[in-house]
Amino acid sequence: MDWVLAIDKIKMGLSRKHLVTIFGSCEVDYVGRATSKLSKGKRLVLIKGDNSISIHQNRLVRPTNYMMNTSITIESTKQGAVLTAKRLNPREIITVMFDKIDDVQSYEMEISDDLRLSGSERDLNDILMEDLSMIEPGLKPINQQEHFRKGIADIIAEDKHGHLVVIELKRRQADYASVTQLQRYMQEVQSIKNCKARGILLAPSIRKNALELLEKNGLEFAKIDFELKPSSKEKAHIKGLQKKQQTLDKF
Amino acid sequence: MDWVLAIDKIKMGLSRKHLVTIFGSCEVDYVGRATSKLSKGKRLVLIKGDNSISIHQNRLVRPTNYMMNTSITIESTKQGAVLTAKRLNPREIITVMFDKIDDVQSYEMEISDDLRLSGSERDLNDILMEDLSMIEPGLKPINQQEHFRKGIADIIAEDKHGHLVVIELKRRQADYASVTQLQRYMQEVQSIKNCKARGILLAPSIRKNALELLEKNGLEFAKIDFELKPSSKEKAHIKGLQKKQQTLDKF
DNA sequence: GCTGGGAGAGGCTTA
DNA sequence: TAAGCCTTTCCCAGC
Repeated sequence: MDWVLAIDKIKMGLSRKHLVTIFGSCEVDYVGRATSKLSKGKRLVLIKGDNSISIHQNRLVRPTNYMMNTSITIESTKQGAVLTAKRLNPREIITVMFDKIDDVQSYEMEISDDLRLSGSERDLNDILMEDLSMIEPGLKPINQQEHFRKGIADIIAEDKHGHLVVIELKRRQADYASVTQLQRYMQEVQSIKNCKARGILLAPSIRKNALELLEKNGLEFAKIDFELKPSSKEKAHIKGLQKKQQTLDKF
Repeated sequence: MDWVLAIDKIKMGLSRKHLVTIFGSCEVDYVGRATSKLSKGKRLVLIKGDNSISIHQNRLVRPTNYMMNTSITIESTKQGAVLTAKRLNPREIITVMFDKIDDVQSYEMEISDDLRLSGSERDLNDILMEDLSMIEPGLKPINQQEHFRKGIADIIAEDKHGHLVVIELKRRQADYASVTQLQRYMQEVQSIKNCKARGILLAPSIRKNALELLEKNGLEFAKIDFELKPSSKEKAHIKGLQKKQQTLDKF
């Protein structure tokens, strides 16, 4: 592809906030929060209307290099063309040195967020808030996303004996970090409210070692099964709950 | 663009393991680890030679939907064309319903990975293993990446008094998780070797609350400064180290 | 608007 | 295959 034509088309796309794709042979340097160097090869460069850029090889979802909120320039050089994406704070720079540009496309698109309706952790949280009795009869929600000094507890509830229950919800397999997270909230709740509290980790599964740690700390695990509805108008549906440990009536 | 032509071009690209881009108007459904639905809009679909797919809007580096290791099919329908990407384990499916395809490109590219990143934690770890005296005079490395039942300690060393030192290295700001990670290793080391040990968290900075927790547990923080070399042939260079807390000669 | 704390999600690596 | 963990993150609250 002709250099002048290619560069013109890119500049035009940038100024119009189009989504621009550039396919060609290039080297890529990155200096910033880390550094990287990509030797010469064929790549796809994607530039979006919000001035984000990503450089793709022919494998993996994630780009090899990327940057948000950049200011992008492109100019011709002796060898071909060089595209530069810079930002300050943190200071970083991507340099793409093209020795050949095979193709440039410029697509007009809205720069708006796609509306995405989903069955995320937030959804599950909302559903659970409406009815905690699935976890355990008599369990009543008190607060959701309660901010403590050391983090945000997913759900605070009260059991039938009037004891505080801290619930940490995970959409995927719970691990060490999940357990220690819950522990931190427990400590803070207990010191603030000055009373003992129960802690429940709610997740589809838990790693064996994490479960050991959990139980050693007197916390409980409850398995949550939910099915996802293809139609996003409905929220996810929670299929069932199963306590690994029976409720400890130890108060 | 003509439907037959578009679909043919896509199928051809897929069979040849090209990087394929499709620009058009579509709805997107995703069911799997979460669910989501995108209403009709213009999008760019990226399919790579390793059967990964991502769907992009005109902002943000991250795609709105994506999947790895998929099996992809495309076929014409009454309304236009539908592209399906499926995988098992975890079972998930993306359905892209096109009502218009504006453009299809198919680029031949190697399916190789050639990014060299410098300044990774692995790099720093290697450099430190060669000389721990920067952290503290007389500190001698014993082992690197030592596997315990509950995790992998970055560096095990011995101080001038012959006491075991567990070092956890972070290339970015240390947080709660970093501290609890170190704590776990400490507990295990001490129970295995049946002796008291010191623990040092080594990072460019640490969050205030995390530092509190660290100190409350009798662990130490040391600040590490490193500079990144633009050329990835060289490793990152460690500029300096500074103990926040003086060495506790408490043994 | 910027900043900093907190939490999530993909992908690599080793057992 | 599973567990552990790292990362050029992202969001949200607070200033």
